[in-house]
Amino acid sequence: MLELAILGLLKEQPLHGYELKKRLGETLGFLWGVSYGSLYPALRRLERSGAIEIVAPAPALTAAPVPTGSITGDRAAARRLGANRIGASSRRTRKAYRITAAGETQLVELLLADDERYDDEKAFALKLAFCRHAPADARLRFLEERRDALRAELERSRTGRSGKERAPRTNDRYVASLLEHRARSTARDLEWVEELIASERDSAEVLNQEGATA
Amino acid sequence: MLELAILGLLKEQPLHGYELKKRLGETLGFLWGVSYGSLYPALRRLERSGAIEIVAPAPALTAAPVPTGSITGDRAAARRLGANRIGASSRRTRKAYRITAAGETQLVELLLADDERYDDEKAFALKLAFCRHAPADARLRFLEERRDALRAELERSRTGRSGKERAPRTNDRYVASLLEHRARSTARDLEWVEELIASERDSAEVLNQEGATA
DNA sequence: GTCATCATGTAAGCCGTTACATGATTGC
DNA sequence: GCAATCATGTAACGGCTTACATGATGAC
Repeated sequence: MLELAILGLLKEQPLHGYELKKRLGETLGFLWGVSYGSLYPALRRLERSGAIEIVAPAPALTAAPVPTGSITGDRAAARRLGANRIGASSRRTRKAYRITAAGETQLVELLLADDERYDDEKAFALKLAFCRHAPADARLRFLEERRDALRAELERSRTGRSGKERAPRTNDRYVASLLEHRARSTARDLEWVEELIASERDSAEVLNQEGATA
Repeated sequence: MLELAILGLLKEQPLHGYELKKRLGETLGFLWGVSYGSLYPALRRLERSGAIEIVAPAPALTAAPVPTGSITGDRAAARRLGANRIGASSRRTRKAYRITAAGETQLVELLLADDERYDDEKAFALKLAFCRHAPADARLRFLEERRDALRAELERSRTGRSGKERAPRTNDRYVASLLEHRARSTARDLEWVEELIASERDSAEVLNQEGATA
């Protein structure tokens, strides 16, 4: 999940770890709070696996004092880069990362993978926040899978648990209220996802028409 | 959280690990799926801390072939107990646990503790499922705390993030939809909790009147 | 006597956390 | 020169998971 978030943010623009954490905090803050202790190791893992790569610190400045195609260098390299102060950009110890082609492939895979082992709802929210980076058909499938999962869950909440057991066999009013509230929530989540799917299909149609007339 | 669930179930009746896992699965299955790998160590921890204790396997049978006040014995003891087949109850290797007075105290503490480090919503659901075991005033405070947290969250979702930043600064329609849906969900959660609080106050009133007339 | 189920446990691993350590840059 | 912030990292731990190992009991 962390890797998905990282790749999603890097898809938009190269960033270094510190900045990445800030963005994660401000745009996904309502469902995410990454710490350096997991962020930096994750960045290293992604770099080793080839999903991201280090770039020269100042991506916007086209002054390009040193083109620096691929720095595989470690900290020492970064320091050296800082030592000769040619570029207008400051901050020399930081390492900016850029997503690679392999990384973009992995991003789409992560969007479609159903993890288990991770909270369903959070995972969906996180993926949704980055699904614009996936091709339209993958996005549609992603939404439909969520819809199906919600339908199944709703069905389960109606018939009692897991097919075999009838009714949760509790007479506690708190549990009863909780169950009821959850069922309503699930129903609303389902409606929402169905709306997302509908508007997704509308967009697809528009694109198809454009393609046909072109 | 696991410990809360264990104590909550044991508050109703003594159970052994295997059965405990089944109950956890069938009554809390919609938000919980404990594995043996965490359950048994948790039971041992709780036993060592004195929150629960081992009891003779057959609690309902009053035949009482061996009164067995406090078995602190380990597996060997359990086996010996099985070796002399006096009792009508089968299944001799299993260890049934019962909650102690200290454990009941801890249960209430866990219901009121706000953990951080754990998903808010799940934690609340889990606590709600067992809050009937807490005294009425603690229960009310617990609900009010949740209400306040939801109010704060709703406020945050209206004014943009964390006070300082204005608006999540994203123009993506998926993120926008997500934000909107979450805000609606939070509002509904809040209404729900407020209803729970109201009905809690009603119950309290009834009790007070009964007390007054008595 | 063997198979399904009941029952308890250990080991390794995952995915994150907090706390700690270190250093560069900037503003004053 | 000193503090605040920017920036990167490591170590230890937490709480859970899966996979594995073991064995008793009951049904057939």
